[in-house]
Amino acid sequence: MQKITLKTIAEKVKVSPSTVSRVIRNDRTCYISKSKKQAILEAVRKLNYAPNFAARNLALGKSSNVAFVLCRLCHIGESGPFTFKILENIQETLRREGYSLSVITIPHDNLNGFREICLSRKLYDGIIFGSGVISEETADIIKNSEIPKIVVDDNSPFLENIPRVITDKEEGITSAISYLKKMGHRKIAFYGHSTSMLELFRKAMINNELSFDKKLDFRFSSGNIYELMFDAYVNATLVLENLSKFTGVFCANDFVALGLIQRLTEKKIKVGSEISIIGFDNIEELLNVPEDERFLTTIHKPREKMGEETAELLLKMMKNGRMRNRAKKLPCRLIIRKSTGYCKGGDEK
Amino acid sequence: MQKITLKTIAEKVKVSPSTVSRVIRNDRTCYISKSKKQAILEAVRKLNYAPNFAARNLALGKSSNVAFVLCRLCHIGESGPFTFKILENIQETLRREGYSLSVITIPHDNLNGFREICLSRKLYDGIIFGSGVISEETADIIKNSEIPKIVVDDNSPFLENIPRVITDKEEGITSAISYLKKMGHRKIAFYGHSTSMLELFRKAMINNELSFDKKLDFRFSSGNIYELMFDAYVNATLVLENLSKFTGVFCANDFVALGLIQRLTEKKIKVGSEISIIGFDNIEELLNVPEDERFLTTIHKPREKMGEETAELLLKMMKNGRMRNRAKKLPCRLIIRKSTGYCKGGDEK
DNA sequence: CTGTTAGCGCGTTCAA
DNA sequence: TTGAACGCGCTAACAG
Repeated sequence: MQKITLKTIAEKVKVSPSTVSRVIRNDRTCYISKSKKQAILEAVRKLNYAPNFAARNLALGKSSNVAFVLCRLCHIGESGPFTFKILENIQETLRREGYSLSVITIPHDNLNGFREICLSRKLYDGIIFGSGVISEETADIIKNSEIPKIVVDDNSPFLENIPRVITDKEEGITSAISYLKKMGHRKIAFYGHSTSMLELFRKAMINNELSFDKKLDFRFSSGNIYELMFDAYVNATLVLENLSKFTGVFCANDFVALGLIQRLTEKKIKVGSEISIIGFDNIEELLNVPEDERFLTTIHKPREKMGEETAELLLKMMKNGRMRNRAKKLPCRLIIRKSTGYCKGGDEK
Repeated sequence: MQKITLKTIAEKVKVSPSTVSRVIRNDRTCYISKSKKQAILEAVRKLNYAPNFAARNLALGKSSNVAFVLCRLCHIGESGPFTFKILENIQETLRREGYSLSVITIPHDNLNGFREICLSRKLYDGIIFGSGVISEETADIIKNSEIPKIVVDDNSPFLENIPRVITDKEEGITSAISYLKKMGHRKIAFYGHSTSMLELFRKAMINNELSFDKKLDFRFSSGNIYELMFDAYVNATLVLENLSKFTGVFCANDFVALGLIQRLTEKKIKVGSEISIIGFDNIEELLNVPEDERFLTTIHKPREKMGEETAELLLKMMKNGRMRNRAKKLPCRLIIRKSTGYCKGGDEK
């Protein structure tokens, strides 16, 4: 089978390869006569021509390839649909600009390999770092590389000085607490497993001038995300035993909230009226629960937007060779559903 | 910053670029004098040289890129650590041969795009199809493409005639049932959500000349893998209410088994002595549970091996242009842990 | 054992 | 508005 190249098209239409190239690339700097342009596009379609990317990249001196780096591939599985929503949008945004995305891992037992493969070689035009625990040593390698890079949805201390796209969780949680306060709630408990979320909750309570009673915080340790909902269900006794002490519960994430709600419902406690529950992540949307069946009031993290922003910032950096923004913080959005309502036995405002 | 190319090295060592190329590629067809080889490798190291892949690919007429295709990226998240174990091994095997792997999705709203991007263009040298639901239309596109391709861990009816690497689940389950039978169990229930697993269980019972009592099968519908363990815990009443009817339970997968065990343990039923439970997937290993803490007797699916085999078969096909094996079926392995034991009140053998 | 040479297919001058 | 010519960096065939 004969290879279809620019030359093939050129010969067929009786123009030069460069003219064909200009048409293919939609080159704005020089105008091509309508008739030739039509003929070329026609031939391209007919012969099913597609450019050779290796040749194009060689000529342009780039790889048209971007790396998405994680510590372990499994990590992406553990964070479930979260990371994927971001990844999908990064991929799509890059694709539109002719870049492909490779998901790779940091080989913890071979940091030199990582250095060579990802950073010094021209295998990738840019690198995106996903969330995950990275060592200080790895971070040093990353920082010292010349390649355009960006961090998404992560707050590793070691990657501090690299441009990043993150969300304003504190503001999101503060608005959630503010909403509960407006609904008459004063005593709000934290239920979950994450110390970082607990800290954000504490700040949000302070931001709302509500007292943060440590006695209302429940924690448990969970090995992985798969067991989270389950753990929340099992540990719900912690909530049940203290029901008189609060009217609202802020859960570290939606899985935790769903597990808790299940247990409360079994105990005939009406979530939404007798007690208000807020989660974090808008997991019902990610899990494709039909819109009218979604129940949980939650804080939506703009993952699509994060993906797009990340890709766009990186594209700019790859074009200009300089970083634009130190950190782009995207707002979270409170989504009010049926798991919250007016506080019946609560304090007045 | 000056670009380091073959030529740079060649000039520095005072040899020709092709000699350098031969050393870099470790070309077995021609021997290079020790002294020159040493000098070249030394210079490569010092100047931190790395080959330009675009140039290499252009010269070789290939992309050195393989696609791993899924319907949606989220799918990989939903199947959790399962697919990743395979993916990691595919990636590693391909990497050793100089190929990189791109994880891509089938854009369900743009099949022509899929056709063009993945199949007719030379963007990928080969394609690996992961598990997931694909339409007949998509399958047709795939079948009609010239590109070397392989299916892994999937049994879509539409991709029937494409080479594949799968596991022999039936044989695995049969050996599990056989083991239970040897331990004195005669009445074994199926607990789970998957009709395909139920069918395999049925066959395995028949293979072991055990009667398959439909009354012992429990099912529930689950939206996604995250809720599976939880669902299994909640639905365990189905098992509890019928305890007298069986001595062993085969669970559709390990998450289901773990949820069930949790509930049984709460009810003071001793798993392993009073009742035997077998799962499927060896999830405790995937979740990095320490070896001595693993409890569940399960059927191990050789994911590492599947990844390697898949990559190796594809590499062969890319080299020879022909498919070698229609279907490679890898054996599963029964792993006996503490959740199973002798049947105390069971029939004699 | 090693160097010379001729492409791989495309983008981009520079002329016309 | 278009074409000719060169080069991107590498591999492979051929010649020594």
